[in-house]
Amino acid sequence: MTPAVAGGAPARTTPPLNRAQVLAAGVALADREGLAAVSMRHLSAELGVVPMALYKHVADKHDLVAGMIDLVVAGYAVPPPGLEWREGVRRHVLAARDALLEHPWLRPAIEAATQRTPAVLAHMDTVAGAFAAGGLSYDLVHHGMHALGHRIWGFSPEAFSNPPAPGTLPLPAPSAAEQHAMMAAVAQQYPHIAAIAIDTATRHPLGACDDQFEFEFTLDLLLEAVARLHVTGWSSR
Amino acid sequence: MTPAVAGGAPARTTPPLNRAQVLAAGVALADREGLAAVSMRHLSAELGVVPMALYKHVADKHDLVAGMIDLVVAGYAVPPPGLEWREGVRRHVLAARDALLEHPWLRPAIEAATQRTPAVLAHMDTVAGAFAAGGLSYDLVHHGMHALGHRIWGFSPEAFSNPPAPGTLPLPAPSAAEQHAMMAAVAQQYPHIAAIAIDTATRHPLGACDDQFEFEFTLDLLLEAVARLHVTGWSSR
DNA sequence: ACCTGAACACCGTTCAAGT
DNA sequence: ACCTGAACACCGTTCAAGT
Repeated sequence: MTPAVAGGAPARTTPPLNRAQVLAAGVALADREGLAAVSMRHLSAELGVVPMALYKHVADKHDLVAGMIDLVVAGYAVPPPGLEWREGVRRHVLAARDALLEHPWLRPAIEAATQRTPAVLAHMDTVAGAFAAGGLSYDLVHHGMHALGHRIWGFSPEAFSNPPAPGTLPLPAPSAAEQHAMMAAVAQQYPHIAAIAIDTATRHPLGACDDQFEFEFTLDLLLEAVARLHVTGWSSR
Repeated sequence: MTPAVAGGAPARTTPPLNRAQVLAAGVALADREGLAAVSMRHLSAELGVVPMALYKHVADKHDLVAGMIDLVVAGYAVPPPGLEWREGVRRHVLAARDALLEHPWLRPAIEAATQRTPAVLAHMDTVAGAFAAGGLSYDLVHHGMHALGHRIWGFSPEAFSNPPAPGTLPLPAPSAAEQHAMMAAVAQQYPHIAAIAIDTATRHPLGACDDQFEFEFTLDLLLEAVARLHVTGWSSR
């Protein structure tokens, strides 16, 4: 076995790793052998390096998977601007679906993740913007996103209220000043998410997003739509 | 530390374990500490037994989790008979949701499982029956179930076509005789699933359930329903 | 700055043995 | 029939050390 560099570099035979390489290798490995095969040890072997070397580029296993998710989600295809709102939303959702079909591990990975990553939030904001482009109220945008639900992945409405798994320590509540700074930063980066949050807070001053309401809203929307097809004698093909 | 039995049973201090006890302990442990805490070693310690003892009652880890899923799904509340079909479906879905809220590990467990278990199939059949009670065509029942999608858990339409994870060996295709026997057994136990399968096979002789069609069917159903709310000036609260 | 080696506390599962 | 003990091939992550 000769080192990868042919010329004769003296001490360091291979260039040092970086985060992007580690994440890309993780994505490639997951594509090839599934998410379960992405262990620190297996991935490091793939990169010709000892397991602990990865910890220079990745905080821990969760950070590795979060980075892999973001790498893919940031690459979602973006439809051309100026589409009618329904077509715009449609294209965004189908673009996300394309990525999910290409990377079957992505959906379980996003579902298992406890924190939403920046690219995931950005996609959420983009889809909310596509709704808002049609002049829908942010109230309806909010519920519309909940209705699409897991169809938009990366973005999933559960981002708003994800019950922590048992055995997880609750994060310390941010102070008022921290909350203010956070809101300002979110409003800057994710204007549509901020608009929904403000609209929701105005409507329901107690703050909480009522999951039960969202669930029944979508359920009834779907049942009514199916019933409508039933009475019109709809048939596939 | 004295044995649990007080009276003075001579050799065997505790009654032998059985499958139901193991599964119930697994459910209790998952409820208390999350699915990740349910390891063969941890669960066996909980039962005061060596890890290998569990393998007398459970084939392996997958069988343990499948048994835990079935235990909960078989306990879904059943709405009273004779309801209008939409209300019937609604109650079944909300009963499943109640169980999911009570056992937060259930959804990830069902999602991660590769095989549908008997109780999950039975629930599916029950919901299909609730649709069919309204006189809907099995074509529409099929698409309606796909539209409800993950809202009915245990039951999820992906049961029809679950892409195997990479690295999983494909099961050998059943012979024609085996297929015939399987269909007969299914038709016996799950009449509504069988009716949908027959209807689908009649419509699409090539057999496959077109996931892309299902996805877009639901997507468009939802977008149209939201658009309808938009034009009527719908507002929450 | 980046990588290594040995170690720790975990996994699921096998096999042969005990009672 | 049911449970045990030792072993194997894995995990993620720590710490102190190398270059």
